[in-house]
Amino acid sequence: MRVSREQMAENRERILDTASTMFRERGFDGVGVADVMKAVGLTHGGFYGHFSSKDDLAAQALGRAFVHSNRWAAEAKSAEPEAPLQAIVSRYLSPSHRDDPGQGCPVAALGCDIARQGEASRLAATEGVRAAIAGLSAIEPGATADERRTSAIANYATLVGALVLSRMVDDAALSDEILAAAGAALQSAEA
Amino acid sequence: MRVSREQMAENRERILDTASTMFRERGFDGVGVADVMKAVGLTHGGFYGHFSSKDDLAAQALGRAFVHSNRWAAEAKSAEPEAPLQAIVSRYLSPSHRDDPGQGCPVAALGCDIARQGEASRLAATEGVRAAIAGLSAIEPGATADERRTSAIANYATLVGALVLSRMVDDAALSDEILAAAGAALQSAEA
DNA sequence: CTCTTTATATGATCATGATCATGTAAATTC
DNA sequence: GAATTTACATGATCATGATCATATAAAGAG
Repeated sequence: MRVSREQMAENRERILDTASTMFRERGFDGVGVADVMKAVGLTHGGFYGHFSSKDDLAAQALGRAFVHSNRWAAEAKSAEPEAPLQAIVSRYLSPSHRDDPGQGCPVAALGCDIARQGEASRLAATEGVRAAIAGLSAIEPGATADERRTSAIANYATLVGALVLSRMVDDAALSDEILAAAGAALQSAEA
Repeated sequence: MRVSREQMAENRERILDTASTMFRERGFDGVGVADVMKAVGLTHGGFYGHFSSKDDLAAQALGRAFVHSNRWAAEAKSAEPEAPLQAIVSRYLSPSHRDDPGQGCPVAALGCDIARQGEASRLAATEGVRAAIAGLSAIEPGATADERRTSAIANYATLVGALVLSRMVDDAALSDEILAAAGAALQSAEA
């Protein structure tokens, strides 16, 4: 049965948001088109009216995840204007972020998979990473713009790597230790 | 047709090594049992004489990848005893490592996927990470063992994150920049 | 050298999942 | 309000891939 134009637009948004979360939780290959549609409350048949393929969905959902992620960083930043970097670091390396990949950083959740995805997804990810680096560079201490950019990239890498390691490991104590160690190193680097 | 006991043992080794490489290159879901067997020069039928399931293979292949990876680090270390950490960092962040995931660090190649794998793979990865941290701690400067362990973990995270980001991004210049920035940050931290 | 065992090959099976075909009812259009 | 679209549902299709069943020839036991 047909639905109104705005209902359709809303459905499309829901599909994107849902897919964005599900992909981060289960990986691109762990989620089927039908799974996403079902989670949205629709059936698989209507999918190709919204997207041309699963890859198309993946790329757009990934783009959305990056937008949310970078918005999240901006919010952390403005919530504590005196220590924006500390705010981002401590939220990024929090157990709640580790335990909720579906709402978290797409790089930590899907980074290795993205490297093997099609061009559209790679491009969306590239833009997302560029934006993240720019956002971090803006709040990084350092004399020159180059210095700030270099440490922004290095800190970004540390955040991503620590989150990946902490999620990978099957030992809660080690996982917590990894988050704490990366956090400590990033704090002390702000000398 | 039957083969000798040693031939069989060698086949098993080849399956493990091949799978270890292929999984790192294409991800767990990107490689089928039949693909691995074919790459070894066998057919899919014999697979279950060697392993109880694909998951079983994945866990064992992952364990093997970690062993090789940690051995690789030890070699880099002993190749340049005056600056072991620098040796590891520069090899880890080299373009050749980035461009050859099949022979490289399993965390960077499969980290996000491992977090969603079964218990056996998670355990193998946990042991591998523990060993890597221990290895890095041993060459990390720092007054106390705690300090050395903390910076080992943070540096490990930086290496992993930088490699993941550099592989993800669809822009050669940005990819190189990420490797270089992480390398620079890790060098200057050795003050 | 014969008998038994077994590592692999060949060929199912069975489930999952992407994509397409068709129908229908509700929204738009006129 | 009738005619026309069209978003979605239902139900194929078709390929892929894990796993199992059976056959066979070569290895190892006696």
